[in-house]
Formats: sequence, structure tokens, C-alpha cells
Amino acid sequence: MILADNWLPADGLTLEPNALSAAKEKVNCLALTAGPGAGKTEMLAQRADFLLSTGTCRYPKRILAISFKVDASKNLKERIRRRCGADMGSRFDSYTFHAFAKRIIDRFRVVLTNTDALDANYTIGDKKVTRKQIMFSDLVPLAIQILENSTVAINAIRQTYSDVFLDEFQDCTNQQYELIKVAFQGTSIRLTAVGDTKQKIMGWAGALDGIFETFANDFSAIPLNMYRNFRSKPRLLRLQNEIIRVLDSTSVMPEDQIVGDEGEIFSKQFQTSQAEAESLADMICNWVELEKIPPSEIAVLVSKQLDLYANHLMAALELKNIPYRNEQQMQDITVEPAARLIVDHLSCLYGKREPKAWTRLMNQLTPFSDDEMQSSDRREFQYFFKEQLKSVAALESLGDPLSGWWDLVKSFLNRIGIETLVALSPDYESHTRLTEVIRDTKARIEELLELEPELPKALTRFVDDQAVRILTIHKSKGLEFDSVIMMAIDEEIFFGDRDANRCAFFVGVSRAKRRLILTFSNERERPDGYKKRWATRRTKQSEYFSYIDDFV
DNA sequence: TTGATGAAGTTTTTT
DNA sequence: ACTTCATCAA
Repeated sequence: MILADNWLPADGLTLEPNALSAAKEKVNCLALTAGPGAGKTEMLAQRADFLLSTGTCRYPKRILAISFKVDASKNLKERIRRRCGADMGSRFDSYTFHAFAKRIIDRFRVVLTNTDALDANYTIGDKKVTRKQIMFSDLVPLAIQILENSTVAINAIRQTYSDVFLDEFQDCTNQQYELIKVAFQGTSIRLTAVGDTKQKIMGWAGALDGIFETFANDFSAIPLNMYRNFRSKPRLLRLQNEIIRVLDSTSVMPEDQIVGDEGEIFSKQFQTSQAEAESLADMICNWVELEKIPPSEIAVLVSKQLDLYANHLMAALELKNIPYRNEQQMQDITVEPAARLIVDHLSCLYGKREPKAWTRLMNQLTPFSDDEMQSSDRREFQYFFKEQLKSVAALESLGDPLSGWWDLVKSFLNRIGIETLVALSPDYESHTRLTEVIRDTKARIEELLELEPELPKALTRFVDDQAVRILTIHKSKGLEFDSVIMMAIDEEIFFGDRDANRCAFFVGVSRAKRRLILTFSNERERPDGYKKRWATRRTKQSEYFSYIDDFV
């Protein structure tokens, strides 16, 4: 146990003054705003270390962290394990809003009565079925209802936690804030809310306006701001500062801390969207081949309707054989364990030598190889697999090696059995999810075979992360890249609320660590399949270009 | 069937 | 801003 006064940031890190005082706050709630790249996750990790190692969060009390995305929630948990160690880190719970609500529902389900009553084996789906099924949107309201009606439930929550962390708080919706208030308002539990109002781009989806001020009032929280940005090169920081001046003049970064001239910013204007696409593909090709930038460090950001705006670019990249990933249509099938299993199986069948895939496959199917039963299982599976190899060879001799690949997968899945598959992930307990993943995996491999007729190469693409990212600005939130291209910066695509759009533009700009490119085209031809197909004149978004003029 | 008119969607996460 | 879809009148 360390005395609070003697505590120093873990792993020898230094924090800026406001981050340090936030990390060491012992009594009050905190409303901590911080720009992009300020180290919000790090600050929370250090605060967790302070609370746990000084006993400010007194054993056996725990810390609860609530995020929006599963990824963010996992990252936070992982960072805290790194800073606090596995032992103290075990007193840190990290959930998404939905996961947190579902835990409350699962534990205190009996509190729900009448039309809201639920069976123990309820599911979450896309329509409400009395007692059997609820929808995602029901999770938070039902959790609120439980906490409002059951002193047992609310006391259980309040007695478990001494501290609550709220990440990306600028995106908090009415319902989510209601849950926080019902659970923690008027108690001595310390809440630490972290976020950036300049990056509030979910307003149209219900994120509350002025949530930091509301929170500061409701919870008597101390408002603090972190000013530094450790992500971007100085040139990019100065550009960000120009936009921050308009968005929120109180959180402009101190100029004297921005030293040097590193970083690269420029804009390009084109007559047609085709010319824009070809020029960008050339540029990306140079970055990858001459500058040796990893493709995954390059991102192309589009405000919205990515398939319409980036279709020429994707075709141009295709032509140059530059791997890219359209993050809009990838439902993250690549990280599904069942998909991985199928890909490993096919790699072993059709690949030349795939020792890694084989090892993964065997470990998934028979994790304990020294066990006698298991090793006989393994031999039986090897015999089965050899038979499959023979059928591949037979089809090959007929000159049609690929014809039966999905049949082989099906018989493989039947061989290993439904129980093995369900054990891969808790998601698969509902078999509908499992069949969905299997169906999507088949569809994705077929899609890749269109681009790359050789199956082993198509499979490499399936798992390959070495691809240029093409995504909407909204999807890019929280990510960072060496080089960022923001294309189609025109009035027409940034319709609607001016302030919200400026925030979106800021989010895009602040994803870049070293290099930022803006493009605009006078004409934009719509892709095939649209009824009206004449070229459309576009209007330059002059405000956004004006920010970068000084830096080109 | 065609044209006129108006509404709605576009940007998203979640077990 | 621009497209698509639904609805109604001709």
C-alpha cells in the first residue's frame, strides 16, 4: 500500500498537470475534457493505478468503467492490466453500456413484471416477444427500471463500486445518462467522465448536448481540460488549433508547446472524380512502394455514402493491386473464431504448406494433446483430413479443383460437430448467430475469389490486415494513421448542421499523425446502378479548405 | 404509365 | 444536397 502523497505515475510516465491532478483526485467527481491524442486512456489507467495502489478505492471495492464500443472497453481493461498488474487489475470491471445493462438484467430479472417480465433463457433480437425476446434498445431502459424498483439491486451496485469511469462521454445519450444518474447520483461514489465535445459527432443519434456541463452540475464534478496532443506532428497540431479556435476557443493548445516544422499538409483539386481517384491511387502506390509506409497506416476518409464516393478510388486501387479494406461492408467477420476455423481448414486443404494454420486448427479441435483420449481423437481427425485431401486431389485431376470447396467445409463442420463450434464463442450459443457467421464467411470467400481466383491467395486476403483503410469519418473515431486522405470535401456531402459537420471534419483531420491530404472534384459522376447518371457539379467546402491554406 | 409532390434517408453501437 | 420511395391525380 502506497500513501496517496507518495504516489507517482506508473511505469515512469509523466502526465501534464491537469491529468496528474485528475489521476490523484480523492473526493470529487471529475468532468475531464481532452482533445484528440491527449492520452485519455492513459490518464484513466493511471487513475486506476492511483485508486487501487493507495487504497483510495478500498478493498474489496472495485472500479467500474463504461464505454460504448467493445474494442474501447477491451483496450481500457488491457491498459489497466499493464499499468496496475494482473493482481490489482482484477478489481477493475470494464463493460460497454449494453453489457453493463445486461448484467443488471440477468442478475435481477425477477424484478421485471407484467409486460416486461422475462424468461431466464431470453434472447436479444430485432423484435420484442413477450417473456422470450427483447431488443438492444430495451437493455438500458430495463436496467433503469430494475434499479428504480429494487433497493436490493441498487444497493448491490452501489456497494460493489467506489469509482466509475465514463469513456467517450460526449456521446452519452439521454437513456444512458439516466442509467448513470439512477445508479450513482447522490452517493459518495466518485465518477470520472472523460471525452471531447469537439469530437461530438453522434448528435443525430441522440448524444446529449452540453452533457459535460449537465454532469458537472448534477454530480458537483470538477471540470478539467487536458491541452496536449501527443499524436500529431507540429504542423498538424497548428492546423488542429485553427479548427479548435472555432469549435471551442477555451481548449486551444498552448502555441509555445508546439515546436518544429514536421508534418505534411496539402490539398488537391480535380475536374472529375475519375481524375481524383487515379491521382489518389498513384499517390497511395508511391507511399506504399517508395516510402514503404505500411498500407494499414494509410486511411481514406469520406463523410458518408462511401460506396458512392469512393467507388472510383477502389476500382483504381484494384487496378494497381493495392490491397484495401472497405470498413463499411466488413462486419468484422475476419475476427470471428468460426470464420478463422474455416479459413484455417481451407488453408490446410488447398495451401502448399501451412504449418501455422494446421497448429491453430489442431489446438482448436483438441486443446490437450497429451491426454490419451484426445490424441486418439487427433489421429482420427488426421485420417478424416487425409480423405479430404484425396478428394481435393481427385477434383484437381479433373481440372476443377475449386468446385467442391464448400462441400468439404460442410463435411468438416459436421465432422467436428456443433458442440465444438458453439464452444468457440459465447455468441454461438444462439445457433442463429453461428449459422450467420458461417454463411457470411462463405459469402466473403466467394467475393474474394471473384478478385483472386486462386483460393490460397484469396484466403490470405481474408485474414490480411495489410490493407489501406477506406472508411467514413464516423468509423474513424478513436483511430490514428500516419497518412490520412480526406476526399470529396464538398458542400453537398456535408449537408445539415454546420457545427456537427465541423466536428466531423475535426475528427477526420485529427486522425493524421504526420500527413494530411484534402481533395475536391468539380464534377462527380454517380456509379452505375443509379437511375440518374449525369455528372453533377460540386461546390467546394471553402471553410474547410481555408483552414489548411496557411499550411500548404 | 407518367409526372408532381412530399417525406425520409444519408453518418452507428450494442449480448 | 441529392436520391429514392410512397402517394395521388391525370
